[in-house]
Amino acid sequence: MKIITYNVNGLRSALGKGLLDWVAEAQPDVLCLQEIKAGREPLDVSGFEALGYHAYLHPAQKPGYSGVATFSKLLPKNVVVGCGRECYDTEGRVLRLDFEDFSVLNTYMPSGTSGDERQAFKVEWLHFFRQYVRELQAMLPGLLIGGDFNCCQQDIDLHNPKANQNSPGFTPEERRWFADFLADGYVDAFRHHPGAVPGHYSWWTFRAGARARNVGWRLDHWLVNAGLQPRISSAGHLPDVVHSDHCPVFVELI
Amino acid sequence: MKIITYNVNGLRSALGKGLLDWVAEAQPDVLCLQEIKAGREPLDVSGFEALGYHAYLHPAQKPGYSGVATFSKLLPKNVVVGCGRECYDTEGRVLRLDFEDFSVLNTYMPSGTSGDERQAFKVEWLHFFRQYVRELQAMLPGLLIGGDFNCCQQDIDLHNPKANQNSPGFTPEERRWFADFLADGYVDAFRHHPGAVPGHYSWWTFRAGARARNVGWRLDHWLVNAGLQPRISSAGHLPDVVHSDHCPVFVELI
DNA sequence: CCTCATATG
DNA sequence: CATAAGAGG
Repeated sequence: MKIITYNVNGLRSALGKGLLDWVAEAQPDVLCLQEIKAGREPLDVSGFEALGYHAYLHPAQKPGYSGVATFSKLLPKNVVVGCGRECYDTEGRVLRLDFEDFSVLNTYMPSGTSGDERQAFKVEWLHFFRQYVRELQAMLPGLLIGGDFNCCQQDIDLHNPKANQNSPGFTPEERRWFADFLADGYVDAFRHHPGAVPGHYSWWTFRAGARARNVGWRLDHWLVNAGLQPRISSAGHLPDVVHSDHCPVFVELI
Repeated sequence: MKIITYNVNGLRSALGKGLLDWVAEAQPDVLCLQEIKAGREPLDVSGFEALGYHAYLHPAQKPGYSGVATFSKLLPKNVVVGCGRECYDTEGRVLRLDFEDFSVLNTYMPSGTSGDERQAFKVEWLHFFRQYVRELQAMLPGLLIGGDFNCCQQDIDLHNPKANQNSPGFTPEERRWFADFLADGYVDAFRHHPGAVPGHYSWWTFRAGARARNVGWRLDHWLVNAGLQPRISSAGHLPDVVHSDHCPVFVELI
């Protein structure tokens, strides 16, 4: 069972760059996309359906902004769109699919790079999300949380930790949040396997050839609740897949 | 003496498509551009200066909108930016260069295609402009008015006159205005020479391959005051020059 | 350095 | 069907 998260930086743009050809080849069982940037018209998901996927969308209210989508080969037994808090749900940030013995929570966490106000909004979200997941976890047999977290925890998670001590995504507050979140009973699938390998990132700025020089950040994650940990057979990045400034990040379950 | 008017639909875009190479080859003595669409930063005119032109700009206040520019090999003895009426001058629509024995008035007339309000604004402009030119004409030895008039007069001036009886640019009101303007003592240089030849247009919509099928309108003109008429040696369009949805329109004076 | 929406043509 | 600004990243 292969489950992939991918911030596509505009689904229409990614489709134009051959996203569906890659999906057909990669054959994920569940595919979680972020930043679909749906417009006023509903997105065309017929290409995914033709590949055998059920499609679930949670666009933002604002056209061209944010939004998540999950595509699944298996029919989920339940789908939950949004988290029930309006200030987040208008931005299309969470979408949950419940299967028989686990759930996949697709999430696009706010970015703080556009200023203090959005960084504050992001930190509020992080605390909300942690509490929200604590409540979910009590109700669900197993939980995989995948998406663009817009933050990371350790020096090894970004190319230049020294220069980014106070950058949004790597502030002490966010790093502590990440550790606390894991302490609630989650493993970071990539650090579980392959482990503490440096130079594995999931996002690179478009500027200055950062991706070619692998000057990146590991912002996209699979956090898997401890009970499911024995079922993780592999996890990794697909940095050669290029439809976006992010790359796909996968986890495989037995 | 070759004088050219050209709606470039964004000067930066046109420069990117090789406008300067064409200027270097065409060697106009005076070049009137419309829809320069200047941004917040001043436009870079060094390429024109390197070709020996004096540069005069009248951008709109709103970034990326409207605006005219005139480039001249001869140093004008006087330059007048705008027409003195604020509602037009904020939109960068007129720029006059006075030479020894004639003046070149570069003008970008409003478009009415975006709705009734702008069509009404355009008609007000047309009446203002006619009166404005009457006053100028009394003060100037000779006058060439060139630019994107966003209107035309006769059935021969557009590919589909029947279907456009009430389209902005060919309303009865605008056609009458054009006839009245000429009656004030101007010749339409293109109708003076080559004359009543059909299928010569200066603008084609970007849609549906209109230019390839020559489904166009003659919206760009040189109107020359009657006293200068004997000096017109030729006039014409350059439809093979493609940096814009318009083509350059020239007049040559002896 | 990208994508997207919007204004304007 | 284009250009360009602007928001957001």
